[in-house]
Amino acid sequence: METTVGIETGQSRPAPTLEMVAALAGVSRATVSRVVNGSTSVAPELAQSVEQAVRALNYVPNRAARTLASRRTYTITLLVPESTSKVFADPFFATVVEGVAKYLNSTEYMLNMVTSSEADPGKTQRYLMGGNVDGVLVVSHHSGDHSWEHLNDALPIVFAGRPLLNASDSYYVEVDNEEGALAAVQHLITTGRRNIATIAGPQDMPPGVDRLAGWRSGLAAAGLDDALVEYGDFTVASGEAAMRRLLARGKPLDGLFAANDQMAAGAHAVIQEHGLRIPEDIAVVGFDDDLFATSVSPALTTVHHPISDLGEKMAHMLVELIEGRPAHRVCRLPTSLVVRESA
Amino acid sequence: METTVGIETGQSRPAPTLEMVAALAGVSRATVSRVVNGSTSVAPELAQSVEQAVRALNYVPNRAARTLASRRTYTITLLVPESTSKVFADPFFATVVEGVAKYLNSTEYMLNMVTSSEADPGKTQRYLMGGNVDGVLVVSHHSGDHSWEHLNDALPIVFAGRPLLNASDSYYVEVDNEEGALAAVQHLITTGRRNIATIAGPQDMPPGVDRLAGWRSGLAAAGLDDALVEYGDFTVASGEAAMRRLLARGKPLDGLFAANDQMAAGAHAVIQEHGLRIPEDIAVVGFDDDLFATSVSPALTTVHHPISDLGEKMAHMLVELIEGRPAHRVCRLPTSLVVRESA
DNA sequence: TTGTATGCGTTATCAG
DNA sequence: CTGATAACGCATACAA
Repeated sequence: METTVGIETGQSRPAPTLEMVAALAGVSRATVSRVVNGSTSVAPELAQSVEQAVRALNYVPNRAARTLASRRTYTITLLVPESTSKVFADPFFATVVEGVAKYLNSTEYMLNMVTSSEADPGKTQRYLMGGNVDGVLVVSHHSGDHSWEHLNDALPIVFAGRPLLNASDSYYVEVDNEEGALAAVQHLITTGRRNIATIAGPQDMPPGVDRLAGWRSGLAAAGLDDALVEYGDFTVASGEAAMRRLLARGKPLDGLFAANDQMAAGAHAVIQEHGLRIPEDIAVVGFDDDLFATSVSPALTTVHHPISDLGEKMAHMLVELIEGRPAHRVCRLPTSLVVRESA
Repeated sequence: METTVGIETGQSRPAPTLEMVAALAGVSRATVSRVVNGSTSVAPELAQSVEQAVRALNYVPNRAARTLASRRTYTITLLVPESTSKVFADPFFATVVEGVAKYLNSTEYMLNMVTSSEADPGKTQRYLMGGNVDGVLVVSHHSGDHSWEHLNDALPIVFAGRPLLNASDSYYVEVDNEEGALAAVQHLITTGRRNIATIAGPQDMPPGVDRLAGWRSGLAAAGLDDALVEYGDFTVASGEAAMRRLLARGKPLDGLFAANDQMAAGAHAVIQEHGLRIPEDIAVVGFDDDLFATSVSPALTTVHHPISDLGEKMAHMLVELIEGRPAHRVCRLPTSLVVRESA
């Protein structure tokens, strides 16, 4: 764009076509197509002149034509359950999108989001099955949405987190919840805690059960008791309630692992409200490393959940699938413990 | 989708085409195309049978083919200056996107975002000029990005907020900053304030100058003095600094209008730090009604900035432009005063 | 390795 | 008002 475009016609000239490039380079359209698509079987000299012509004309392939001819759309859709407004309000979604976009930027694929709760329920169905998309990313964590179910084998799908149904034959990427929880417990043990409780998540959600399992295995490895379990639903309020129940048991308690930061925040408040100090009296470790971790005082020691990486990995897997390359069915992302003041 | 898809071939059958619908309905492809696109000139009976066939086959037009034939992409892009990650972190962008998506859901258009700061600078250029898009929405508020400049008249463009350059021949939608500021000042006056200061925004940004103008006109209408002006750059820190300068003048001051909530929050802190009460000693009104408005105590009385509406309106205008319908060059959205505790 | 010819699913032009 | 038919820009068997 080193030349000014001026005011000329007011109508820009039509975009250069493959044919124009072919003419300029003195080859056939097929050859241009080959070099543009990186086919190896083309003479270096011809390739050169084609590339020159491409630059000279500032040629860029017409997406629609390419799609129509190749039956590939080069677009993948991110299927989310909530309404568009809620998606952007939810930092988890936003961060997943960020990761997806980051990876896709290095490819030819475009991303488009469709929220399945939109007006016409069948519309999403038809759109996805209508050959408008090469693959789909599903981020329907905790939601009754199953618009992807009928996709069956029509399209490659990658899930964010282990899906509740058909986990055994689905492609998905998840954080290593169990390992993360284990690390949290080990930290607690290492720092001298012996009576370690947990506020677990819902047991009908993979993260809920896996994090509880991690807590259990950590305790078992150290020969400690695993009786101090209360359940919450990942909300602050449920964390408060669970903490009250834990305290009400009247058993010794000097360490707490909450299955997510929101519940940890709730527990935080209750602990302090009871005149107990954190971490002196009760050390607490959360999970996720989200906004709640740093908004409480003392700041939460917690297990970092690499959400952006998760998005990146999902996109990567999906593209591999689309392009017919083999891909591992499940990708488990490592976590890391972030030590702050609470433990 | 009332029938189970089963395990059959593993490969779903090809999407139904216009031709198949035509065959089933016993008409020509052209006719099908007409009813699908809502052309009036088609016999009601034929239209009916076509519609039946469409439903029966669950037909959905192939986007690529339609685009190729009609030279229209049904895609609009949202051009943002920041990196993808920052976009999602910024509530303003997120909310604009929400509004845009909301409107677009009622149309056939798809939205795709391109962040101009991506890798190849010319890539965005080529993409936009390459006939891949019907129009663009620019949300480059306060940023040195001008990747849209070379778009010239190639594509319809709608800006978020009055653009600094070429404001006289650009299409844009903005909130009525002056009116909002005026309402803020009037509220202050109505509640008995007489010595009303302002912390204005940067004077090289439209919202900065318009909000200052609104404050001035409110004061003028009431015959009050407009000498108490200090400037900030819309950050909390600048609000604090400006408030200190205001207080240091030693003049009577019982009311403050800050050009945005962040600066108001900064002023808040300084006022209280000086042992002054809000609103008893100094009543303060902000602008934007964002997170900062409710995160300070006492909560901020402020001018609501309808960001989602702004996104909606932008999308609406752009679609009108694309479809060749006349559109007003500028759309000014009304604001509303949200009265909380600070004034 | 290169070119030729055909088809992708729609829209649009033009007769009828 | 309706139906042939020619683009639309590219990929890809197939032939050379």
